[in-house]
Amino acid sequence: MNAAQRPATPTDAARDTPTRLLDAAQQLVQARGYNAFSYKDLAAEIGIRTASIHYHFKTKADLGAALMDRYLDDLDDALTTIDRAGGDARARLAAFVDTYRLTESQGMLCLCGSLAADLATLPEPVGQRVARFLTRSETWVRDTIARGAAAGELAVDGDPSALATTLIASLQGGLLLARGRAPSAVVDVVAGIFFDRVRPQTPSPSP
Amino acid sequence: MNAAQRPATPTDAARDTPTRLLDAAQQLVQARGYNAFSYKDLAAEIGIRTASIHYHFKTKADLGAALMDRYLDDLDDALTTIDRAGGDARARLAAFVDTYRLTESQGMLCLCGSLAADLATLPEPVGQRVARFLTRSETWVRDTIARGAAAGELAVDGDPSALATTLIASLQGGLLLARGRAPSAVVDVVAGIFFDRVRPQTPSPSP
DNA sequence: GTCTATACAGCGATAGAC
DNA sequence: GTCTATCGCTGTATAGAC
Repeated sequence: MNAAQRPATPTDAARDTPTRLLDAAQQLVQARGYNAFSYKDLAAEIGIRTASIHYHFKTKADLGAALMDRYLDDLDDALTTIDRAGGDARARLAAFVDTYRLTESQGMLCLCGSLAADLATLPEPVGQRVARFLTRSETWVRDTIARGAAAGELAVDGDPSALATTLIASLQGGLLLARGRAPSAVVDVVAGIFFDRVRPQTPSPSP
Repeated sequence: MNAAQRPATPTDAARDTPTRLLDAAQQLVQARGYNAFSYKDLAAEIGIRTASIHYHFKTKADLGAALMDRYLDDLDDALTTIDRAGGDARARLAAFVDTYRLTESQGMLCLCGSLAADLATLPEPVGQRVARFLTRSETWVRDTIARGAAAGELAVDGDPSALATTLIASLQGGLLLARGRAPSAVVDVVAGIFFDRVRPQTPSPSP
């Protein structure tokens, strides 16, 4: 769900300009926030002029919406890949948590978390997509917990919906706390607390 | 730890200009972020000109540092008040969680959480104070849990330090998720999950 | 598709009158 | 302590040549 995790990354020169713009913009938003990056930064990064960017993305709002559209697609791809890998519920949840580790190690926020912080100042279409990303993540975690419990794979201690909300909140908040700490320290910690409540089901000893 | 919770709030006109500036700036940062508010917004809010603001805070970096200094003092006051109120560990932790509820109901972030999102673009003195706030909060929660356990007030399920990090992360992240939801929904949820692991100690039945 | 040139609003900040 | 006036810079965005 991050640029670095996206499959099949061609060399810089091989990617087309819109893709290179989205990659650079995503990196900048995750590192600095929506209101702290400019077309000038973007232009410097990929080696064209600011006016040329407007040819690909007419306004900054359009660029922001395209960024979130791609990020939503990346989320869907990541969740589909996890579901198809065929592990049990706990392995799927662990794979989900793993997607946050690279982001933490780079001292960045989730694109969506960064934009959520700037929500009040975002163009409306961008804000809607941010909400959609959070809902979709939360729903997937909740359903994965609930299905794992129903399938007898998971001993769940608490309400799946509340656990899902808390996991997403603690991961997003964890990235906020992580900067200036040892890499992966915070994701590890909050994931540890989460997985204490979502344990592998011990097969009941046969009587 | 928010302006609205600060004791003894005089009427608007009675507060001096630096205080009114800090109040307005804090509200703007919590609602919109550090890079999305300007001296012009501030000037409009309190009815003076932007040039006059520079008399009280020479630069925006100075204003930001003063903002965090006051916020750190407010945190210390809040924690001292909680500690002096004399409740048990669980009541103290509940009082700490409560300080996040008003912020959530206003659709805002914690001042520190908002600034943490913009960390890479902050003047260094401001960033240092943000880190200090997070460390101080986490330390207090950790120590309150550990002391509660040592005093036999609390049955703690997990490592106090990990529980403290997770509580702060889930509260900060919770505020990020909360906008556009029912007030207090997210803080309630993450606090519920937390307090499941920090339970009142049941006195052991006498044998 | 990228360029130069430019428009125009916004920003933080300063000088100096009152 | 607040004002007017102004500076230099950066922001997004557009027009039109190539």
